[in-house]
Amino acid sequence: MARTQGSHAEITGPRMREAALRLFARHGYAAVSMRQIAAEIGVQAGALYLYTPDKQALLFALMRDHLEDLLADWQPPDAAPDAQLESFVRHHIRYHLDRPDLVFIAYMELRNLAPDNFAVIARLRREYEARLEAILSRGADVGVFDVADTRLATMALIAMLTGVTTWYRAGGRLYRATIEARYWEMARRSVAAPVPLPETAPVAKLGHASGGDI
Amino acid sequence: MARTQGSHAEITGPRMREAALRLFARHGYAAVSMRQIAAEIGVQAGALYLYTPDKQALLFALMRDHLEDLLADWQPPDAAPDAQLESFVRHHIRYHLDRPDLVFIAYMELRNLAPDNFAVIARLRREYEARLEAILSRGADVGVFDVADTRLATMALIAMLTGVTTWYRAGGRLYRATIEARYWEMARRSVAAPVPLPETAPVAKLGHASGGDI
DNA sequence: GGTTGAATTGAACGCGCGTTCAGATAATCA
DNA sequence: TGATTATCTGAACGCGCGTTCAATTCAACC
Repeated sequence: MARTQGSHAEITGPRMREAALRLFARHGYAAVSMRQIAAEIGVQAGALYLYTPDKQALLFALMRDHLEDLLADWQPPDAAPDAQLESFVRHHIRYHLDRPDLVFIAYMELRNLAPDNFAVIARLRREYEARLEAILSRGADVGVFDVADTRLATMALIAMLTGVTTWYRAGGRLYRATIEARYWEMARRSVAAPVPLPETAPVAKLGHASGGDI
Repeated sequence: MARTQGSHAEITGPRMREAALRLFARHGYAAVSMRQIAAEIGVQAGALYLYTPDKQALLFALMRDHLEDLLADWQPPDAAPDAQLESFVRHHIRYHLDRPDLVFIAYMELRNLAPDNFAVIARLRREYEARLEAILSRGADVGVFDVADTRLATMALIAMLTGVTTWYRAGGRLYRATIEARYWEMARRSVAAPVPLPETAPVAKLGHASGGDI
């Protein structure tokens, strides 16, 4: 027997990616075989090669698409830095809670990328980080944020926010909206400039780090 | 040829663990073979089995020893909550910068642990988290911290602090002492209660979450 | 209803895996 | 010096890996 009834290319391709995503997230890229992915969708291993040139390309496509989606899904609103930061934080939490498997592999499987693929993914990640850093940098210039080092603060905030995926479970103790609010509160306070005393005008800060290599 | 000149058990055992640690951290547990570890220390694969019953036990021992060290290395000082938090944060950063590979595998390779081993490691991790949560909880009771949810704040802080290992490179732009200070500053502000106005006495807060499952 | 072509099977390729073990070697001790 | 023992080699075991490909099946179209 070969092609089974009702099979279609438009179905097998996406199903392969879904199965690969789930299995990679659960067991890790190196620990998952093409035969396992194939079995998950009721197909022989050879059939997968109609939809991906090889296993590495399958991983790369998942990560690249995820990061491109992430970048396409959010643009800084035309607003003050603190409003921009709130938008960034809330979007980050929401987006990550929606796609735990993608987020997971996107930073767990970096070391399993071939060098060329790694370069592409690393560039996309830096692009995302740069957006947050730009917000912090502008807020520091204006005086609403007080960050001694914008690059460090960027990395600290992203790590804090992304960490939500390590403990969140759907149907757990906290509502997603609550989680979002709590993280925003912590993020805000960690970089907010102390409120100026009523009679004192805010002072613009100068000379903070501008975000070179860390 | 068999046993080569000058070889000793007291040397091969530790060297095996060092090589395994380095290789696991770089390429991942599943992607590293016993033959690679053996080659790294100039020995045949079979010889490794004098020092570990199997590959899984090698990973488990690395993770367990790391976490037990981490727990043994720090006890909360007998001090006010904010001083305890500073001690925790500074120790965490210092400890993690000193052992990047151990830290890395200790939370990247969790899924490659056999169920029994995973249970042990998870318990040790929860023990560590509980120490930070206790500090936050006490600080909230006393009124020096303002955390809406201690468990969430615990996870957020640990994620933020541990993230330092993802970008820190020895000899980089920032001194370790500077990094430590910056992270402490952000951590402190993210949970600190707003300074009370001079004429107002601090109000003890009640009813915050006490740290059940999240 | 026959032809075409996309979709899939199933077997095969060479290879490296974790682990075992009999045998070889070198240090140690009597 | 000779016997003993800790240490290691080298070969082997069965197995599953990623990938290829001729053969086969089925849907679609003429």
